[in-house]
Amino acid sequence: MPRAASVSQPDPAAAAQVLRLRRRAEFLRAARGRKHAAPGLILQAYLRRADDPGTAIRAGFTCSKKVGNAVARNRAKRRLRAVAADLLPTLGHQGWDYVLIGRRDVTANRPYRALQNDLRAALARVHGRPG
RNA sequence: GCGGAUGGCUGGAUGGUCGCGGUGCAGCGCAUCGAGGAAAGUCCGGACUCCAUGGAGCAGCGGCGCCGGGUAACGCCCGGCCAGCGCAAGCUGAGGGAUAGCGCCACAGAGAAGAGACCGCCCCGGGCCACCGGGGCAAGGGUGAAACGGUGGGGUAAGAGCCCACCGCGGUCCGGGCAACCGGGCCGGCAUGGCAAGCCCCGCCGGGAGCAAGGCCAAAUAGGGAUCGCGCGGGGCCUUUGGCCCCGGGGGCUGCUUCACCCCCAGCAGGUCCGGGUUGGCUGCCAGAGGUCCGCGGCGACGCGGGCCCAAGAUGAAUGGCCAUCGGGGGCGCACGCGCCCUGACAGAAUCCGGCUUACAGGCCAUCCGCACCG
RNA sequence: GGGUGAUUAGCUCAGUGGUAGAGCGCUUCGUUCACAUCGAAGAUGUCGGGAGUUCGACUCUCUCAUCACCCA
Repeated sequence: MPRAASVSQPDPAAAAQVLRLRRRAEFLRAARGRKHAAPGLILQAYLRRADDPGTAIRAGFTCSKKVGNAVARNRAKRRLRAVAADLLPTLGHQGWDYVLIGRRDVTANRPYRALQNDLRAALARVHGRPG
């Protein structure tokens, strides 16, 4: 499966910029939205309303201390950032906030392709479309 | 060759591609830099900042503790001493004072600190001789973690530093050493149990809080309430409101006292608390007790001089994702000068240094010791 | 990042060098037709882990771990 397939498909305008969630309140709001737990990660998604206009896709990454020590938590968050940077510009919906949560041992060790598929499936599940 | 001891280093490499953070260039973009030996625990020591500043003394509290040296400093390091362990190389030690004082030493045991006689030993007297009474003794047994010097000999009724030799202990003198301490002589005749990570004594050190310290800017709100402390005289100058200066007094000066200096004294300022708002940006924030090489001094820690190098500054927090090759380790097959698969230690900067402690797969280097073999 | 405190029975806590305790809970028996109450008896511990000091450590010292709280 050549990686070029995912890059050529959308037009550049649709590939919106992905901003970063920075505030605790934004994380808490996303936690009240739609959720799906995939083997390699947990996805939370929330559609911003008129209170916060804008069409940007935003994403945040987090790991609890259950994931492990600082090395394990940072490694999980880096892999989540990598997979989100790969897929969210094309598969994410404008105006939505996403929070990706790392899972103990799995997020750091799962093959990258499987992790990509986990995010694809989770996005499809959250947006109500069949995988 | 086998086994062991000590000290030090390293702890994947290269390339491609897509990305992230900082810096520079006016800009597309390009260039360049981007985790550790422990970045960790926060156990010590500092730098720095605030408590207004700098000293002196006292008290309390805390820490340290063989001796000498190193250092900005230390509870760290180096060298030495003593004690214990080891055949040895070496390792370990909070290692001042127990005749300054107080306290504690459970149980057991006769007795646990100027003590004491349970089993006993010896002498005298008596006797219905399985014993009783009086006296002497502390060597032996027993208890205990520890029993009031140890071993041997003399001595004695039995014994005892009662006497003697050696050892220990204490005092003193001499020699060596900067010192801790070591060696030797003489005297004492035992008067000296352990615990100071119990109180304490002696010596030395230490004010408190910490970069979420602290400073600046912007935005926003009702610029609010409570409380603490001070609650002044005289004189002079300037053009009045008012301001400034001098003398005296009072207050602040973060345990107390005190000295110097500074500030304040009727204003709207200061300290604390409550309520409300903001949960933004800049700075502190990276060239330093820095690293490395050479020379000199020193046993060494380290110091001095010279040359060269510049090495992350993030803030929901960058340093990554994927792929290939090489190399290390493990497993399997084996056509064993081959192939396949798996794995990658402990762990991620948050103001910065010097230490300590703890975690750590594998690899490398140097020095030394013991045993065996060869010459 | 920095600073404090705690860890003892299933739970909440005492215990400041000398055989580890209280209350609640638990088990069994009694009382009752039965349950609760009440009464009687009983079980329960690597004192968070590891070193050191001491004859002897829950206690004193060091070290590691875990948990909780505070800050602009």
